[in-house]
Amino acid sequence: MAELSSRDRMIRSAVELISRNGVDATSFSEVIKHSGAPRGSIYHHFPGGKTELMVEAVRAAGAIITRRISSAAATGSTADVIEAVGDIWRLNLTRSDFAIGCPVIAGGLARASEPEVAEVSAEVMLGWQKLIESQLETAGYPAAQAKSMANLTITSVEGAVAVCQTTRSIEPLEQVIASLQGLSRSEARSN
Amino acid sequence: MAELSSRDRMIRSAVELISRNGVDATSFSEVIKHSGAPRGSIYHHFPGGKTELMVEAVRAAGAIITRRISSAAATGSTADVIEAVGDIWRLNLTRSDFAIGCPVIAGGLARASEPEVAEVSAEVMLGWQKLIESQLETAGYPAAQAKSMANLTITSVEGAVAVCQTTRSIEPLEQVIASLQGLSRSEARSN
DNA sequence: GTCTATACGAAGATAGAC
DNA sequence: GTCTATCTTCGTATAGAC
Repeated sequence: MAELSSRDRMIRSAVELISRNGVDATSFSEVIKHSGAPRGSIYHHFPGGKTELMVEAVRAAGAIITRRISSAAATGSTADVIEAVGDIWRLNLTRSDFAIGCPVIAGGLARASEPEVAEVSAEVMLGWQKLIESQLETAGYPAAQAKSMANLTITSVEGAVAVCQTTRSIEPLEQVIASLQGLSRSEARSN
Repeated sequence: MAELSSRDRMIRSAVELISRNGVDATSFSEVIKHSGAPRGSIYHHFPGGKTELMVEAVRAAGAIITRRISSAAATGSTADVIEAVGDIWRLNLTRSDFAIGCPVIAGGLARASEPEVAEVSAEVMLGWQKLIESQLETAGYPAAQAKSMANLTITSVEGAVAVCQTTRSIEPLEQVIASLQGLSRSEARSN
């Protein structure tokens, strides 16, 4: 197991802090403290300043989730994809006492102060949409239904994560996963 | 039409700024500038400081939305409730070039820095859940389905608003509204 | 109710030594 | 690659005059 570079440790910490507190509320000082990286090398590693660090963090976080969805889509059924996204957020929420949310949405909501970060979030999300859409089409959904179901999956799960954080309950997510599972079964039957 | 008091103008501006930039990124100075309210009276009107202003803003914003849902639920069908929440966010998103999101979710996501505000957001959301649940039960849904469908409505719409802001497209919301409408029709048939 | 002045801390960013 | 020092701006909050 190779040691992570200072740069990578900073990105990793930024991902966690963004997931917890959002982009605007994540400062260099906190990233330094959390990562244990040296103060003096911030602008050496990230000449673009905070924006560059945040962009890298959202890109890295998005890639991890994309990979999870992708491997579930490759080997499994629609139910496996839904279960995979459910697992990601169930774990993050319960392990963090509902403090950790989706860093990609956090990036998207920071458009006013960090438009470049929001743009990365948009790209990542469109990637998720296409990925799930393809899986559904492979599973036999007509194009229009695949699009609609992929959209409902992404929006309801993202919304559920935020509602879980707000109400400090895992129920909204569990119910959404159950609804999506049920829906995927009945839509599969009707085609 | 009575003039709004300084206090009310500050709350009204805070609602808009929270909806655009989130709780953490909304400062007193911006609220003052936006509302035109006098600088010197902030702590006269809000002895509890920023926290008190934010609490009042989320409470006020939540009440407005609750009223809209409530009147749609009282006079109409399930389809009307879904259409009502769709109308609220379609208008806010398109009129603001996707800058305005849900202030109640914004409050909920600020739990780390403003726990009292998040608590108000949680109460407001539980109110929405109960409200929509009751409407669905009145429309003939069994309790479990009503709960599940109300949850899917809230989470998917909240998620759609955030995804629309991120991708700068109204499509995610339109698709969600269409999905929910379709779902309410088919579930109504199956009961 | 509203004003000014002020205290204090934290933020992002840059310069220059090592 | 990493350090310290410093600049500037902005945030919340308080005190005391009017």
